[in-house]
Amino acid sequence: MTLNTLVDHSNCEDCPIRHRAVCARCDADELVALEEIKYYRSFEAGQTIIWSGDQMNFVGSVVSGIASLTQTMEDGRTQMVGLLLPSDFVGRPGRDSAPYDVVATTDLVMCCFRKKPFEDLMNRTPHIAQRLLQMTLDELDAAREWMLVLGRKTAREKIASLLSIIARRDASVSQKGLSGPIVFDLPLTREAMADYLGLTLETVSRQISALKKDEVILLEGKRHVTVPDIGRLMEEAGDDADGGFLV
Amino acid sequence: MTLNTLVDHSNCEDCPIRHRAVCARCDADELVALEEIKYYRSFEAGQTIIWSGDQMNFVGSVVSGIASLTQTMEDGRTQMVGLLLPSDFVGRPGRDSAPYDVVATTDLVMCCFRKKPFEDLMNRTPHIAQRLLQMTLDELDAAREWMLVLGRKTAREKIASLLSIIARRDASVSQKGLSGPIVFDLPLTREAMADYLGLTLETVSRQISALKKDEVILLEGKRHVTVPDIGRLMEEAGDDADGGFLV
DNA sequence: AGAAGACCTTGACCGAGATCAAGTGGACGC
DNA sequence: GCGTCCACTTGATCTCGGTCAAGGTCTTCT
Repeated sequence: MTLNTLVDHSNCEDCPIRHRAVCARCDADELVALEEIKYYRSFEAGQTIIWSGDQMNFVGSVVSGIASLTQTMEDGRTQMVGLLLPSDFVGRPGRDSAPYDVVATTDLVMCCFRKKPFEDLMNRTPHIAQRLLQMTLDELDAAREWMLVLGRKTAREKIASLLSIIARRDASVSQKGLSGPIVFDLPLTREAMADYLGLTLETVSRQISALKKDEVILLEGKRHVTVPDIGRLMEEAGDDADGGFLV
Repeated sequence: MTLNTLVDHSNCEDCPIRHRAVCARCDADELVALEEIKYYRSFEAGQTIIWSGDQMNFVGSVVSGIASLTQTMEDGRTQMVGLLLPSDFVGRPGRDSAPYDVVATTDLVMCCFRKKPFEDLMNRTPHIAQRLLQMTLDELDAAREWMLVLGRKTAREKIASLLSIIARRDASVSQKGLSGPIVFDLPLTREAMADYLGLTLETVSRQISALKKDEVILLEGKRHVTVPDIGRLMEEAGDDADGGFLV
């Protein structure tokens, strides 16, 4: 079932990421130009979308699903360096080999553009370049936020940080607000979480069990999480309930 | 001596960072426009340039010296999330409060622009926006490279990574190439290195002593470093002498 | 239904790096 | 010349998280 999931959102106006993706600021004309060069691709969970070092001949936006950016050392140690959610941009205008692996964490649909035509269009369309700059600056903030997590937080705080980010994003998507309990499914395996947090999967498992025992979270099965009090979770994360980033 | 170090590079053409900073792609006309709104500011080592959370009313480029971006948790744990070298850009068009402290690590000169006029100029001048996008993407790569260091490397590898980055940058500035020995002065205290690497200053000290004992580096005093073989150092860093990033 | 294979949990032990503490060496002011 | 301060070094000990190992649970395939 490699390609049979192909969706045809041929109409950008109805696109679920219309107002958040790289095209967010485009007007009707610009959208038409993008529409002419776009195409959709689907990937299965686990599939590698781009290999580190490869020639990248396309760029694009995540429409649905989750992808991860991963760096690997020769001896196999790996670190996830980014989590791509719907509307996030993949690829890099002006560079042609990829600096890290891009892997589909769940089944995934992307809205792609061949690189050259996209670059040309971007040079003619300030709205695209502006939006891309904005998105890149946001990603840079998120990456730096994550450096604090990796460099200075304890294992428990790391787990709480990750859960809190996912919980808040979910609350923002489902428009539920942060007052009541938040319920969601973990989109990552324990191993993927470990790779993201700079931990081992055993430590991830232990800390999740500990947070559950302390009733900071409730677990149903291995993936279904309820956060009764997001403030409490954020305290555990070491982010004193101020802000941080709503991805 | 707060302001008496004021330099007057009133002429952009002679500016040492002319070809690397945000203005790199500007033509003569655009340079004139920038020249009209720019001004220089000097900072002493240790001085905080921008406090996290503050209103930022200017942006600018580092002309000389080194600054660091730092995040701090309520209990005092701190993590450096960026190192700003000459030509690097400070500030964020389109956002008005700073997400982290910016501190002068050494004496520092910046070429500043008030934020509003700069944003206006940027909207009229694609060359500036393009260059800024490029620089931001490079910073994002560097941040992600650093996430691998923070998340997965041992203390020894972390130190070697930092030394290797500084050594290679120095070699590239002084045009010496990577074949012979590289000599430089550490621009950071042991504590600043610890904050950058997610370690304690004691561990930094111990690992530097260890690298010295193993003759990966030579030390004269506490700051003056000679790297006899950069390849060896990069092996110690876990970056098998391929590439990584030349900042 | 039973086997196989992901994915996850839990336990026992160990070690890298943190923490606590004492000491060194050079720069600077008096 | 001498005390003081700061950056750094070195040692002793402790602890968090890694490593190794055994089992559990759920899904899928036969």
